[in-house]
Amino acid sequence: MNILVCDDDREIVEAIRIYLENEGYTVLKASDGLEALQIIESQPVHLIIMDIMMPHMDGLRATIKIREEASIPVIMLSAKAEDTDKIMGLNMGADDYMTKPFNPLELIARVKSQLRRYTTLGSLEFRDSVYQTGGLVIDDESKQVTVDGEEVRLTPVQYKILRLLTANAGRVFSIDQIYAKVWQEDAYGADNTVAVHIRRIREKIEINPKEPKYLKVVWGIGYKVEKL
Amino acid sequence: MNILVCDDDREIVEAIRIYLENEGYTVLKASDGLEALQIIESQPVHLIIMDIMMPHMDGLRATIKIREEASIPVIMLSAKAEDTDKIMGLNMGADDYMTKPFNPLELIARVKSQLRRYTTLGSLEFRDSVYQTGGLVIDDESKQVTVDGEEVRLTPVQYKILRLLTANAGRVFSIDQIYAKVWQEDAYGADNTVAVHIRRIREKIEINPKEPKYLKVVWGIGYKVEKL
DNA sequence: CCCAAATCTTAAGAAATTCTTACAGCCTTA
DNA sequence: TAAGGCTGTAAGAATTTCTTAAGATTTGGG
Repeated sequence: MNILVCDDDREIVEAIRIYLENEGYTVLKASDGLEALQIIESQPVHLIIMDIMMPHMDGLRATIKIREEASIPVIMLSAKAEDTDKIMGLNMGADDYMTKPFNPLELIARVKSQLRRYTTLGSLEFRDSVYQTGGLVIDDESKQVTVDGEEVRLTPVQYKILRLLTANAGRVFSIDQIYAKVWQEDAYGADNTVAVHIRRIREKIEINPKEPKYLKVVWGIGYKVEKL
Repeated sequence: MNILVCDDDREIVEAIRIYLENEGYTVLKASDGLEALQIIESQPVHLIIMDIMMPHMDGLRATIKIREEASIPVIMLSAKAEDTDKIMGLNMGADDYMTKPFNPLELIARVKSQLRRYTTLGSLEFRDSVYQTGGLVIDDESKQVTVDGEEVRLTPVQYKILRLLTANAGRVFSIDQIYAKVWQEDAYGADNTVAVHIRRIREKIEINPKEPKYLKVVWGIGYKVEKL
């Protein structure tokens, strides 16, 4: 389990690191929100402990960004004890918060609580580097996709969509959700943009695109990759 | 959204009720753990706020019981502020805790935070989970319905109706209620739209639609899915 | 056993969603 | 600069689902 600790105060980061590593977690460090985002994109992170007040990009805004891209549980740290701060953090997507100074045992308890919840519910996160369902295999490190051992060349957008669906095989994603996850949550395109990409992916990975084996549509709801 | 507030102090329950109802939640009340369990078994509860110290069955033991039977988020209330208590509560399955006295705004924030975890994007009526009664299983994540292990393909409306009835198995819903919940409309004319959908669902999930095993009619009242 | 009210059944047209194809703009690469 | 591939958009086709209506059937009370 990788836990990202994000705080500009190195002493606090170090203290937290010791407690977490004592419990067997792997600790990654970041000193501001931008750095945190970079780390999240480059390696699997299962939980984030984040300070609200930081230079460059503050913790709240970083949390929002993180929420847009992956649902990783976030525990916020706050130097202030004011309720308004707490509530803001929770409403903006944090799962829990603590005020500094905090009790180390309490920190551990909260981390465990969040991780238990997270593993129970299943995640949108890309925890492994290889995803598989039936004969469909996606190696996220080499960005290689194979169907029944045969390599398939996908374009970047196609790859992102298929990875999202395969990494969460069995789960249905609405067109809106796919759009939000694959593109930046900016403006909306034409309603059938995603449909066209789905069609193109099917042409490449399905034997018969009209009777898809992997990439299925759930009428009125969205698309999913079958869990095989 | 139904929230169960469980505390032996009636004043506190009443105070919490006011705050929650202000936010549009429906509040159910219980004065001890046993009562809480009874309520959970008799009607849908989406979140529980529970005091640790109570007569008959204390909050911690009640939480454990609840966790064994259903995964409903639990926010614990504690009169003591000691860390040991907090940690015990979290480790025993509570999702969050607060110490009395608490700030009402903080309570609301925590309630929302917990509910967000469990709700799907579409409707706020349901947690993202699996509903089952007898051989009928509905996986809300993959939107997959199976009867005796065999997959059944339902249309969006059919799925919504069956999910409503199965998620609240044993409870009878009038045609008006079904219409209101599924279509989100108050008005309901003199047509038999719901009846037609019921018929279609029966054709798919029942061996003999004329003698339904799951989807039964309660004459003059409405429909229900049998609790098996 | 009959009647009134409620539910069931069937089918067909209407409506909604997804699929398919084609094309133009853009970026990358040679 | 030209070629080739990627992406987003549009429009119509194809498919699936929803609603409505009318008649048949079932239920419970008298």
